[in-house]
Amino acid sequence: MKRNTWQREAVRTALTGTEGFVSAQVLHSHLRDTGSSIGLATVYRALASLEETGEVDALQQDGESLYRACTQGTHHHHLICRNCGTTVEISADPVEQWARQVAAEHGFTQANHVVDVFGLCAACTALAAAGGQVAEPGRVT
Amino acid sequence: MKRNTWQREAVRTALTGTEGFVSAQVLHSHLRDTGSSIGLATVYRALASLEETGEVDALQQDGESLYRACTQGTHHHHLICRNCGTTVEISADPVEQWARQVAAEHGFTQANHVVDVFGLCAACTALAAAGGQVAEPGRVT
DNA sequence: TGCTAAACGATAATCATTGTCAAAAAGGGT
DNA sequence: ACCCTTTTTGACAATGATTATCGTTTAGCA
Ligand SMILES: [Zn+2]
Ligand SMILES: [Zn+2]
Ligand SMILES: [Zn+2]
Ligand SMILES: [Zn+2]
Repeated sequence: MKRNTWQREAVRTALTGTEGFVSAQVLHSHLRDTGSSIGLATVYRALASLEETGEVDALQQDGESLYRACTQGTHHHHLICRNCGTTVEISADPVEQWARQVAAEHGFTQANHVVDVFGLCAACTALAAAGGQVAEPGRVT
Repeated sequence: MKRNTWQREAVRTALTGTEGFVSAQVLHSHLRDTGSSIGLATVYRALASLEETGEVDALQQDGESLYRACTQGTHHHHLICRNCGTTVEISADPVEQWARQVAAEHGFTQANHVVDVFGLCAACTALAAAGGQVAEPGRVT
């Protein structure tokens, strides 16, 4: 059976206390900085496990996995500031339907989808307008 | 200025002759198998360059970048068989609008989006039904 | 045909992630 | 509380994709 360790709980808590998406490495650093002695491999394992149970959401950016403890228990997507990481959870029923339909139309089954919107949040937009340095837009896929 | 080398052309050609998305490594193998002496680093460079110019599309799966020479010159998305790689290019105006609106509603600017649909194509669905082994559905993001 | 900056290619380096395995500890039963 | 079995941990090695290096090659041009 699955056991409850303080390590798993520490990861859960650390993630809940983080606004945006974070990498395993960064989360591990935060944990260490706050005095935890948790190992890096354990953070990876905990995140993978929490993702499986659906407790946390994951996405890939620049070839690395980022995790976030979302408040919505149901399926949803994300609007993410590519500069500061601020994340908004968004429902997208029209997109859900569209995805289902497009797959069906072409005879595809067991369809799932990856849908994320990246941009500059209001704050970072203002910052950029004031001459601040912000991340470049990535490629649209 | 940007130069035209047979290496870049070889990558372009190899990619055009490939139906689905392929990794740099796999493309390099194909090229070598067909007698080319092109180097791996060069394949990576050519793909990155071709992606910049918009000649090829890229997406990330399982932490690796996959590339494809798409026929549509305009912005579009993909329906991809997670088992055999068969890819269908799809226009998604409703999704484009939705993405724009959702970003605007939350004060986000310079928005772009990642939208991909994965599934099992008709052929692979039949194969699976016949007891064949196919890839598992990944996590939905 | 020469020049020069861009492109190559072999290989070393990087970096996130996973595998290994002995030691630690959670859970359940006594 | 104690013991036993099995899971989980953590330090570290290994992997695998991608990038950096750097001396050599070559495209584009006068
Ligand atoms: Zn921001
Ligand atoms: Zn969805
Ligand atoms: Zn298929
Ligand atoms: Zn689009």
